[in-house]
Order: sequence, then C-alpha cells, then structure tokens
Amino acid sequence: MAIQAPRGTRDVLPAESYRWQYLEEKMRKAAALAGYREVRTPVFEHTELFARGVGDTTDIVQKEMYTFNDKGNRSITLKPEGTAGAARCFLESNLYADALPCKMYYLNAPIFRYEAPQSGRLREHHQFGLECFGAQDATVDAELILLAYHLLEELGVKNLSVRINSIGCPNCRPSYHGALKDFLVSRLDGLCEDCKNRYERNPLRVLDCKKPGCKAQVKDAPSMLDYLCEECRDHFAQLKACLQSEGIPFAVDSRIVRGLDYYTKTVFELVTETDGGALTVCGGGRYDHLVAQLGGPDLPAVGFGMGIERVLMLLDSEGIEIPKPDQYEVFVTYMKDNRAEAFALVQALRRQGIRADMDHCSRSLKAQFKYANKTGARFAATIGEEEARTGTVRVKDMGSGEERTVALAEAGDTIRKMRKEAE
RNA sequence: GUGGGUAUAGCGUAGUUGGUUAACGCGUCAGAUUGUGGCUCUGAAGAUCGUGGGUUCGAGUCCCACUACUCACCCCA
Repeated sequence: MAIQAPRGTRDVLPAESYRWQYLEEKMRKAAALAGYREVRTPVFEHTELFARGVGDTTDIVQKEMYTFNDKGNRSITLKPEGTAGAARCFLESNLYADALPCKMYYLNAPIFRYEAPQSGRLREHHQFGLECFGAQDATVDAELILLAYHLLEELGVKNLSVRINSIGCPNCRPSYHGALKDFLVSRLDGLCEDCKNRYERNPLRVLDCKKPGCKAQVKDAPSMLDYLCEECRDHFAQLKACLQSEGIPFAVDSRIVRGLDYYTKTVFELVTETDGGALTVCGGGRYDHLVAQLGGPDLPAVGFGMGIERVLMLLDSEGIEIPKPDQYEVFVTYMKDNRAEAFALVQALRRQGIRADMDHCSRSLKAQFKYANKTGARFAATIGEEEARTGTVRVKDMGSGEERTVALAEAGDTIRKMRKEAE
C-alpha cells in the first residue's frame, strides 16, 4: 500500500462532495436568516489561547491537542474547537467597539483532536458553529437552540432531543462546588481514579462519569439547579419560557456538564438515538467570561458547534437522501473525424451555461453513449459526417429516446425546449 | 491511552485439516458486421493475499511484531 491518509482523517471524494455542499447551503441560509455572518479564522492558534480559553484541566487541552513548536519556536496548536478562535478574533479586531451583539458563524471549520478514531469520531472533523458576543438575554440562547433544532429538522433528522442545563456563574458555582465536594468526600473510595482526580480539579465532571460505580455514587448528588443565584435562575427560566413558547420539545438534564471550562449558565446538547446509541450532533452554551479571560472586556456570549460528519451520519442512518446533481446535462458524442466540431459545440454549450462534455479518450461512438448514460447526462448531442456537412447536430433525450436534428446554433435552445416539453 | 474483532484485484466476498497456475459477483475496458446508451451474451485487464519477521520440504491458511480499519471504555461535534 502506498501512502495513506493519516489516521483519523477522511477524504471527501468528488462523487460525494455534493452532500457537503447541500449542508453548507442550508447552514449558510439558516445562519444568515438570524443575522449571523461568516467569520474565517486560522486553522492553528497559539497554544496558550486554548490553555487559557478552553481550560487546562480539560481532557481536550490535557491530552487531545495537536501541539507542536514551529520554526520560530512558538507553541502552536491545531484548533481543537471553534469558540476560542472566534473569541480571539472578536477581541483582536476590537469588534466589541461596534454595535453589539456581534453575530458570527463558521462553516466547515476543520477541528483537530488527537483521540482514538471511532464511528462518528475522527481526528480531523468539521464544524458549523455560531457565536453571539455582547448579549446577555436568554433570548439569544433560545434562538441558537431553535436555529440548530430547525436546521436539523429541515434536513429530515428525526428522534431529535434537546437537553438543556444551567451550570451557574462564578457567583453561585462556588457554593455548589462546595456542596458537591461535601457530598463526594465521603464517597471518594467508591470513585474511579479519574474521578478522584476530578474531585480535586473539577468536581462537576464527576457527575459526567460513565462508569457504573461512579454513576451509583453520584446518583443522589446535589443538583446545580438548586444552587443557582437569582440571576442565573431567572436566566434559565427565561430560556425555558422561550423554548416552550416556540413549542419545541426539550428536557432539563442536570448532568450535562460539557468538557470545556469556559461555559457559564446555559449549556445544551442536541442528541439523537442511533443503532450505536446516543449521538450528540450539536453542543454549546453560554460563555460569559471567556472574552475577559482572554484579556478583553467582560462581555457575555453564547454559541454552539455542530459536527458536519455527524450530521451526515445521521442522514445516512435515517435513510435521508440528498438530491444528487448529474455531472452533465449534455454529452456530445461524435465520429472520430468530427472531433473539432464536437469540441466547438461543447464550448458553445458551456458558454450558454449548460453543463456539457465530450469523450476525451478516443472511444467508439457506442462507448461514448455508454459513458453518457453512466454520467447521468440527460441528453446526447451527436455529430457525425452527415451532421458536420449540413451544420447540424442530432439531439437525443436519453430518457425517452426521442431524437431531433437541428442546426448547430440551436442545440442549446433545443435541449431547453425538449426538457420543458418532457415535464 | 486501555481492551476485543478484522485485514485476499477499485468495491463486496470464497478459499475446505497448511500442498502446485488464488476463485466468484459488481465495477472497469473491449467485442456481438459497418453512426447510438440502459437488458443480454462473450472476452480481457487487474492481487508480490495490509507490512515485516518466524515455524515448515511447502503459508492466503499457523506464530510474533508493526500499521490501518472497526467496536467498547475515556472524551466530545
């Protein structure tokens, strides 16, 4: 075997890129409809951005980053998530000095995490994400959840469930941390090694542990929701009210924690059930102090990321078809002495905006027709000795078999006309 | 990172207790009388059996290592 794509990466082949483009179009429209404009940030950033932004106690930063020193001996990291880069960009370009809120989205942003590849989990994947800076109202949290939900719904995804939670703010979280640690301290012996670590560094994450032993220990743990300060409680209530008034189903799940440290108040996930179990397609939340942590003004913000590969997986597993465009509308077939006329016709058709091509492999007429059929071309336009002499072309509808001989200059119009008549 | 499974032409597979020229389907290409596709028929090309090592007179078949894929855990989109 020659050189292969690196572990955990995938090619999008010419025959399947239309599926990506289809999603991209829907995503752009959905984002634009709500006033989000595209931002493009670098694929790599200074490692410090993620250490400070995402949090250096997180698994992402501790063990999953593609980090290396460049030739100038700078520590560089390939983006392990989208929000930190967007926040850095927002801050660096002083966008907070413009009218707020500042809404932006990124599409097909490559995201890198050094993990064991698995179904729905690659080392390089792509995300569609939205970020809104400078607005504290829960109406934004709600609009983001609704946007993601309706987008997936429009794509045809079923069994979609929305799970939300509030993890409080720096004012109320410490008291909860205290309560949680008090609760956990007597049960430390029953926890796994990882969780004993988490107890010290980030006790919230213990709630998220999937090990049966830990789950059992944590079953009756206090809920953050009972410790929210008034502001956070109101905010969460506002969010729920917005979602209710829009009639989308959601569930409050106090165990949602998220693996990134910057989150405050709202966190949410959009999850679907597949044969392989629950799959999170979209995750996000509020990060009110990230911009400040990066050295900027203390501005609230919310956002989410949606995994493109995971969306495509869902569409596959639910049997949702994406319309596949034909490669050509017309295939020009010709006898070997008439290559020049055929070439001219192809160029003329393309000038008229018709996707056209011809044989470039010196194949027989019969083989040319076979090829035309295979590429899905709706029409064949044939030029032989007879047509060349009279300045005509024989246009054939490959579906019905109907053929018409028309002047060369009318080829394009004839194709349009025949297509219309067939409808 | 830890554990299980897999690895044979472009794709999907067969390959009997290790025994000679590795088989089949799909796909590709070419033909079935001279300028026409989809169906059918015929034929051809295409594989140092993931890589490296070992056992053996002999390995696609057994053993080890590596790599990749895959599943579970961890974590996440």
